[in-house]
Amino acid sequence: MKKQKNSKEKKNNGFSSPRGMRDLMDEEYYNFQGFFEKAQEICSYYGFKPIDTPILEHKEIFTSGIGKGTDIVDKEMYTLKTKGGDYLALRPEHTAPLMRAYIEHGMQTLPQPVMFYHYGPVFRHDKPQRGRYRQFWQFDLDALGSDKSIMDALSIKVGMSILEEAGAEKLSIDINSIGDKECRGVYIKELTNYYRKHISKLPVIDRKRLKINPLRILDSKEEKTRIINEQAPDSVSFLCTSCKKHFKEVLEYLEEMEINYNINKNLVRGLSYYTRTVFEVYTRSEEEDLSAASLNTGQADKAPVQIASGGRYDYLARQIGGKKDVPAVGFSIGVDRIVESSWYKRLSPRILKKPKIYFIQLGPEAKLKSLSVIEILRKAHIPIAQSLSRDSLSSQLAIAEKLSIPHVIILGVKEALENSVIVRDMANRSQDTIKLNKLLEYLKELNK
RNA sequence: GUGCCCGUAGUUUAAUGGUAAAACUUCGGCUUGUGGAGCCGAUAUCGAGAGUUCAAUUCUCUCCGGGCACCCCA
Repeated sequence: MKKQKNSKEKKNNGFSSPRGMRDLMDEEYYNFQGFFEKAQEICSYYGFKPIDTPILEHKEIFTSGIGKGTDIVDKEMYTLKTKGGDYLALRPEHTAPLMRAYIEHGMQTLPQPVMFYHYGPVFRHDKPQRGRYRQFWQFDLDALGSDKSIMDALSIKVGMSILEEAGAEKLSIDINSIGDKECRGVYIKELTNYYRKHISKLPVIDRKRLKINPLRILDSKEEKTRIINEQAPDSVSFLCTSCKKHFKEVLEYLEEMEINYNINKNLVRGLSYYTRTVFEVYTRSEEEDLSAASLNTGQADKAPVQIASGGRYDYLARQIGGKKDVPAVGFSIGVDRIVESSWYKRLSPRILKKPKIYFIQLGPEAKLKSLSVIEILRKAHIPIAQSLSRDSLSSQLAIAEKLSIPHVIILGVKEALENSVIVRDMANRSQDTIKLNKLLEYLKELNK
């Protein structure tokens, strides 16, 4: 262990980002930022409020919240010991920290439900692939403090709207209900019994799962298990009266909102805090699938990409140490997978303004004054582009041309001395000399 | 975590058992008060380390990183 660590440091000289973690910049950064702005706008409209929690939490928040027996906790969590001796973990998801914040700040006393949106990097020590990173971004929206089915529906609706606004096509949502403490226990017992009967045919992995988390056997990819699963008892038929009603209502809301869903009886989710409603959202892009398929195996479609998921987690509060249960439901979106998709709309952040003026300076006297002239334009909210490091007029004009900016301002030595600038129309190559104190007025006219 | 493929300038690619070629980009120089210009020049410890060899970027191994399929998930 120690040996490896040393050789690692030596070998890459520390000159690369850690595996599965990358630098976001320029276009890609804006793609993320644009998405977050749009998602926030939609959430705000529906009454969700912002919250930002620490990237590190006490480890127990996750071990007891998400639960042992889940891959996230058992294999994928980044943990560390502080100098004070506490065990912290980089958050592998947003839900448990959000619930911790709710309890810590006594939000039970606020009008319920309390609705939050929450986004930022999360960390899982998984083997990286495209669309799967060790540091990735999730956008979550959650309604805490209500067990009403309309909150499930609202969360799903808002989440789906965000995905649609981002350009997602062919969305499909798989949904299921795994019951509450009344019926879930009965169901798990029944399911366990069923698997015990067939234990001789179960693969080793699934025998292990039977001990730790039998629900997970349901979405096993093992061929043998799949066959056994066909006859397995399904959670929906074990739902108690209130859970049945709740699930039925959720589905009614979805129908009313014309959200296509597919009831997937094997859908149980990898996190053990879920109760009642669970769902996963998939999308596929046929172009990507076709090209990738023909290049590699020549086989048909790749698996559809899961871009969002969530569900209800009515008992999470108590699992992480709350005194009372807090019924809650949430929807979480994998932002990296959206931003990388061919269908992504490349939502542009609001701070990015398309420049209508290109600023050119010529000669040392002009360069000296250029920053103050630009500051005048900035304060007047006129977006410009410039390349102050350039000296030659033609190269600056060339850049303006390249960026297809309609007008340029030229500040030469002569103009600098006379407190004026030249405004040139790139389309017809006409230009006017304008006094600096008249400049804003002149530009205003131009934009009419 | 398992299996397979991959790794040459910032990018895309080339060649080779004798320390690497080109295009584009970038930067610098010359020229240049008016439209993507031109010319000159610079930039690679061939992902890292070890081994085989007189000699390795080229062969072998390990590691690092990327991709694909599992696992799992967003």
